[in-house]
Amino acid sequence: MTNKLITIKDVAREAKVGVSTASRALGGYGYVSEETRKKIQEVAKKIGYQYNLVAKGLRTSKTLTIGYVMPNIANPFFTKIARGIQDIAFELGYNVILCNNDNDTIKTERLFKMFFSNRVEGIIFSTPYNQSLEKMTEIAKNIGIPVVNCYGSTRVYSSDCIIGNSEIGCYKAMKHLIELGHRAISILKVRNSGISRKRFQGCLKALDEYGIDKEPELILDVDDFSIINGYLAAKILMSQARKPTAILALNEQLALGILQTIREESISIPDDLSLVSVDDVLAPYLNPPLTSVSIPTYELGKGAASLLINRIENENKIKYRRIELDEELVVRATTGGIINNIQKRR
Amino acid sequence: MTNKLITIKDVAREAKVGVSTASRALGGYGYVSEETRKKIQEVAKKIGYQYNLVAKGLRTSKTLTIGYVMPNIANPFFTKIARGIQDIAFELGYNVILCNNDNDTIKTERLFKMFFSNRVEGIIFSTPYNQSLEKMTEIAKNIGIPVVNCYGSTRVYSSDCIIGNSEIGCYKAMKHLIELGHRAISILKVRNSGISRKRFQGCLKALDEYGIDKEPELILDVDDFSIINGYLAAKILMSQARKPTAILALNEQLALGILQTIREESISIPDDLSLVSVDDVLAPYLNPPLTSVSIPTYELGKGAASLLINRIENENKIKYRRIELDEELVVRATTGGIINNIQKRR
DNA sequence: GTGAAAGCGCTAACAC
DNA sequence: GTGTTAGCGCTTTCAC
Repeated sequence: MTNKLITIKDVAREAKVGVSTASRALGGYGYVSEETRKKIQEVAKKIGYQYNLVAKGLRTSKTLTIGYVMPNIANPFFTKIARGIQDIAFELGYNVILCNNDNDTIKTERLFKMFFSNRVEGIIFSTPYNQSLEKMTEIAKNIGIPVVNCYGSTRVYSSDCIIGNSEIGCYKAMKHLIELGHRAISILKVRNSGISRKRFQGCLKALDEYGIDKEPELILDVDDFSIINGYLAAKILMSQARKPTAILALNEQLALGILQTIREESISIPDDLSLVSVDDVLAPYLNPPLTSVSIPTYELGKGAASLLINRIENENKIKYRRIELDEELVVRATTGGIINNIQKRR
Repeated sequence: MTNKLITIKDVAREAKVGVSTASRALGGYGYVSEETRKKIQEVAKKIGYQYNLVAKGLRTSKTLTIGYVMPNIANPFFTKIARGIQDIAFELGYNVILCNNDNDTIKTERLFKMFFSNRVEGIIFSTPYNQSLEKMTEIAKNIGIPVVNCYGSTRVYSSDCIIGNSEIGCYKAMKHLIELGHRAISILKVRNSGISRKRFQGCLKALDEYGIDKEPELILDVDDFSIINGYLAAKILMSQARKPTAILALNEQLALGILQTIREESISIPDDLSLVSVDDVLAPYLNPPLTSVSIPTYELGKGAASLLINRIENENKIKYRRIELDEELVVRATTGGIINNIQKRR
C-alpha cells in the first residue's frame, strides 16, 4: 500500500530547480530567492510532499528528538513534568519520547539503549537512583549526549540539573504546624530515599529553630512511598501512648493511607488531628482538601527542556548548571490550631 | 564532541567479514552461521557499537515508531491508556511518541504533520471529534498509515476501533440507584459530547426498563466536562423545588464539582444524597470514595496497540475491526438506599 | 553462507 | 543564488 514516496527530487523536478535549491527552500536554511522559495513551497504543497525527518536525521545526525525517563507514565506527578517538557520541546521543534522505567535497572538500561539507537539528541530523567541509570548516563555523556536531571536522583552525574528546594518546602510545612501550636508532630518518612532525606532535613531545621526536641516515637520510617505504608504507620501512631496532634507525611501516597486510617477510626480533621502532605497532585481534589507542599512540576519540566535544548544547540559546551525552584506550602482544610484541638477534646 | 560514530562497517572490518554479513548478524535476519554471528556480536559489544535505527528507518521505511494523540498528557485518564499502549509497544519493539492536542484543530494538524515527517508507522488517537482530526486521519489512510481509535470520537474514520461500552456502564449505574429505591435521580450531562450522549442512552435504557419517566427538571446539560460546571449544576439542583435524592454525573470532573457544592451546603453523603460518577480515576482516593463507573483504560490502551501493530505488520490489509470492552460499576461509599435516606430525614 | 555494490532522501561542499 | 555530486549507515538483490 505504501505508495512511492514523494521526495525533494520530485519537488525539484516539478518546480524546475536543482535539488539543493529545493532542499534549502524546504529546510529553511541557506540562500534562496524569495521568488523561487515561494514557487517551491507551492509545488511541494500541490504534490503532497512530506518532509522526511528520518533522512535528515541520518544525514545531519540532528534527529530533533529527546528522550524522557520517568518512573511511571500513569503517575500524574510525572506527567505534569512531562507536560512542561513537551510544551517547550514542541515550541522549539523537538519531539519527546516518553518512557517508564518502573524504577527497574533492566528497563532503564533497555530504554537508554533504545534512546541511543534512535539517536536522541538529549535525555531528561526524573527517576530515583539506580545503578543502570548511573552507568547509562555515564555512557551517554561519553558519546556526547547531554543528560538533564529533572527532580531525579542527585547522586548521578548530569549535564545540568533542575530540582525543587525540598528542604524549604518541608521547612515551611513544619513551621506552619509549629506556629499553629503543635508540639507532638509526627513525621512519616521513607528509608533509603534521597528525596525523603532532604525533606526530612527541612523538618529538622524548623524544629531546631523553635528549639523543639525531636521525639523518636513520632518519627516513623517506612519502606516506600505507598498508600498501604501510610495506612499502617498511621494505625501504629494512633494506637501508641504518645499520640501526635499533627502528622506531616513526606509524600502524597503516604497521606492517602493516613486518610484511610483516619476514616476508619473516625478521627476528625483538623479538630483531632492536623495533616500535611507533600506533592500536591490529588491534594486539592480530596475531601477535605489537603494542606500540602506544592512542587512546581510543570515549571520543572519546562526548565529541564530549556536547559537541555539550549545545551544541544550549543553543542554541549556550556558549563554545568543547577537550578533550584522554590516549593510552596498551600494551606487548605486539614490543618488547624492546637488550641481548638484541646478545647474540642474536653 | 560527537565522536565519529561506530558503524556496521567498523564492526565488519574488525570481525573480518563483509558488511552485509555484519548487517545480517546485527539486524537478526537472513542467513549467518552461528559461529560468525557470535563473533560479530562480540566485536560489536567490544568496540561499543550502537545500532542505528535512523539509518534502518531510511533504508527500510520501518521506523518502529507509532504516534499517540490524546487531549492532555497531564490527565491520568489518558495516561492510563498511554501506559497500556507503551507496555505493548515496547514489548514488540516499538517506540511511542505521545502528544497532547488540547482538543485544538491547529495543534492536531501540526501533530499529524510531525508524525508524517517522522515516518511513524501507525497512529492511535483518544480524542473527541475535531475537523483536523477527521481530515488528517483521512490523509494518513491515503498514504498508508493505519489509524486506531482508542476511546476517541467514533465520528472519524479509523482502521480499527476499540472503545468501552459506555451505554452498559451507565445503565448499570442507573440500575444500581433505582434498585436502592431512588426515583428522583438527577443526571448531569454535557452538550455536544458524543461520549456523554452514549452514556445518557444507557441511563435512559435503565429508566425505561423500570418504567420510570424521565423528569426534565432533573436532567441538566452543561457546556463541558469541568469542575466548575459540576459545582454550578449542583447548586441549581439543590436549590430547586424538585430536589434529587441521587445524582449521576457523567464524568469525574463534574462529580468533583458536585462534591464541592455538597461540602459547602453540608449535605451528607450518602444519607441525604447518593452520588455516582464515571471515569474512576480519582474516585477510589476521594473521601468518601466514590461509587463510580470504571472504564478499563489500561486494557483499552493495550488493545489499541495490539490492533495497530498487528495491522502494521500485516501490511495494513486486514478488515476493519471493532472491539468493545465492558465498563463496570464499582460500588463504594457514596450510594445508599432511599429508605435510610427518608428515615434519616425524619 | 557470504560479499560487492546500489540506493533509501536528505544536506553540504564546492563550482558556476 | 543555484546546481552537481558525494555520502550519512543501513539493507537488499544478486553473484559467488
